[in-house]
Amino acid sequence: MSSTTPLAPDELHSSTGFLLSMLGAQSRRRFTQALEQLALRPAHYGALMTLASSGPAPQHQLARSVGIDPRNFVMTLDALEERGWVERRPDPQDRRRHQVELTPAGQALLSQLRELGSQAERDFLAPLTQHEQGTLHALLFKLYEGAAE
Amino acid sequence: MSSTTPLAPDELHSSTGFLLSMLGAQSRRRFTQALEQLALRPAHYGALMTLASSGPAPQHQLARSVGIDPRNFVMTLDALEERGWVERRPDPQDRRRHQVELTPAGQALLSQLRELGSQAERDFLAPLTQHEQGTLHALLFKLYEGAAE
DNA sequence: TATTGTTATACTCTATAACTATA
DNA sequence: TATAGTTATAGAGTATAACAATA
Repeated sequence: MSSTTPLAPDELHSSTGFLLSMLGAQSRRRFTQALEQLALRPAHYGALMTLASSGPAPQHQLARSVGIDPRNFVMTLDALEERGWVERRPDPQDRRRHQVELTPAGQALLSQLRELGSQAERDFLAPLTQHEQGTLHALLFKLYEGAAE
Repeated sequence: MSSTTPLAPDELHSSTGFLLSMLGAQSRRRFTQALEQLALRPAHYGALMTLASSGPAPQHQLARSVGIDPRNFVMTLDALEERGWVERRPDPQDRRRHQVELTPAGQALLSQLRELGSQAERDFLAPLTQHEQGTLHALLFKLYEGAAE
């Protein structure tokens, strides 16, 4: 057996959890590389895209939707605010809260982000047919919603 | 809209790459917790299970199969060797190589590992039917094999 | 008393660079 | 010149603890 023999499916690779963990990391790595051209990280992308969908929102809600601990989300928002893409505004209803919203510059960035994200996703999912991609997304979404964490 | 409204499927959550990344991290976290009772980390588990499937193998091949950089795999193997579960033996054919193999103590550990792994996986995949779990695994496996990295 | 946002800190995983010994 | 293994180190992501302001 030569050293370049492809690894046969073994016990580890028959684990769905292992495959999820590997592919999740790989997907994230690829996406991180694609975002480098805009000097952004996945957390930045997530915050901007969530704001685009949900409109202005308090920090903790944004953080939850992006899947980041609110404590680790502070510096992410700092960076976006420094670059003029989001603004934190005091919430008159609850003065503890900061309503975060996209600036016009942030809005203008969205189309680039969408193009970049969808291209990275197309590349990554290329080994699957269109139909398989749809099935995969539906299953992952069901799992994501059903997982209590 | 109250603040406890579940997040509607938005642009970010309609991305398969995002879901993969989130679920991969979540799967890994859950599995890490389950392994704590044996004072093991996922990398240790991966190495032992791969050895169980493949038999003795050089370090770099093991590392690749587990999905870990060979440089970061050294300390993982050190820990397993210290605890008496694997042995590094010089390869007479190529004296640069170390053949890694399970010790009898390592063999004896396998059934516990399998039970722990399959239970964690059952819990994590519980939101899906058996049939859906099978479909998901097949799609992930195809993607895993097809991804060039 | 609980929640929102913040800072500081530590730990794990991953990545980069440089080295040795062998091939 | 390339490969197998090793060591040291730095970075990003994530987690814990403690705090101020407000509810």
